[in-house]
Amino acid sequence: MLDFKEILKNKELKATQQRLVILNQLDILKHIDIDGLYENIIDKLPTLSKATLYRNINELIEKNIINEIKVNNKKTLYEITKEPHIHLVCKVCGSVMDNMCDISPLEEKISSKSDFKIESSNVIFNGTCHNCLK
Amino acid sequence: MLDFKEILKNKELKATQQRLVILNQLDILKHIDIDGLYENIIDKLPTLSKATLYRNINELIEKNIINEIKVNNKKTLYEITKEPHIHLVCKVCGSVMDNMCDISPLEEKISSKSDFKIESSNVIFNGTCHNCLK
DNA sequence: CTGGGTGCAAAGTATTTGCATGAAC
DNA sequence: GTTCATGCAAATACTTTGCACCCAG
Repeated sequence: MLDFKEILKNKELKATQQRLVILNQLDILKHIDIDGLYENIIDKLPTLSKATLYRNINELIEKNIINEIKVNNKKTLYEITKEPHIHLVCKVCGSVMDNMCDISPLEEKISSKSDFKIESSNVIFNGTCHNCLK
Repeated sequence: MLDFKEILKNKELKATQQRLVILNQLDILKHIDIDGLYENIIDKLPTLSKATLYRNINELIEKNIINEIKVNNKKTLYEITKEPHIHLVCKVCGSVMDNMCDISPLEEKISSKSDFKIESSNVIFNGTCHNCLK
C-alpha cells in the first residue's frame, strides 16, 4: 500500500486527516467522480466540506499525486497517479478498467510522422466489457 | 464542404438558422469550446441565446453530428464528427491538431488481451508541437 | 507558535428548464 | 396549420473564494 503521508511530505503538503482520507478512498474506489468521492468520505469524516474536497483535488492534481480521467458523457473521474495506462469504458455497465498495454509503438509512429514531441497521453476505449459481452 | 441542411434532415432535425450557423462555425473553427463558439456566432447571429447553443450542442452530440473532445486542464472542445482520429495537444501554444494515424493495431492488441469489444476511442497525446519545438 | 489547511457561507460560473412566441416544413 | 425550436428569465448545478478558526510540523 502506498504511504500517502510520505508522498504528501515529498510534495510539501501537510498530511492532514482530510487529505489522507481523500487519498485512501481514491485508492480504494479507483475511478470515481467528485460526488461519489464526497459521499464515500462523509461516512469516514463527516465534517469534510465540499470546498475542502475541491481545493484538495485541485492541489493533488497540480502536484500530480492524482490525475483526472475525462470520459465523454460522464463526469470527470479521479484516480491515484500510477504507471501510465489506458482506460476501457464499458458502455453497458459503465465500469472503467485499467489496461497496461504498451502504447509506445503508436507514440513513435505519431512522433515521427508529425514532428510532435509526446510527453503524456490520455487514451480511452469505449465498448463492451467482458461481463457485458456474455 | 459538408451539406449541413442534408445532414440535419437525415437525423430528423429542423435546419434552423441557428443550427446551420453553429455547424458552419464549428467547421471553420475546428476545435473550440462553448464560449469561443458563442462569441464567434454572436457576430453572425446576434440573437442567439446561450440556452439554444447548449441545447443544440447536446442535441448534435446525441445525433453524432458533432462530438466532444475532453482535454485535461481545458474546457471541453467540440468538432464536427468526421473520420476517427487522434488529437495532439501542444502544452506550449495550446493548439489542438488532428492526426490520422491508424490505431487499429493497438485496438486489436487490447481487444484480444482483455476480452473487451472496442467500439470507439478517444486518444489524446500531450506534448510539444512542431512550431514550439523550434 | 506559525503557516498552511479547514469549514462555513456567500459569490461566481456553468448548464438546464418552463413557457410564450416564432420559424421550418 | 402543426410541430418543433428559440429567446428570455429563472432555476439548478457546479466550483471557487473570503475569512475566522484550527491543527500539523
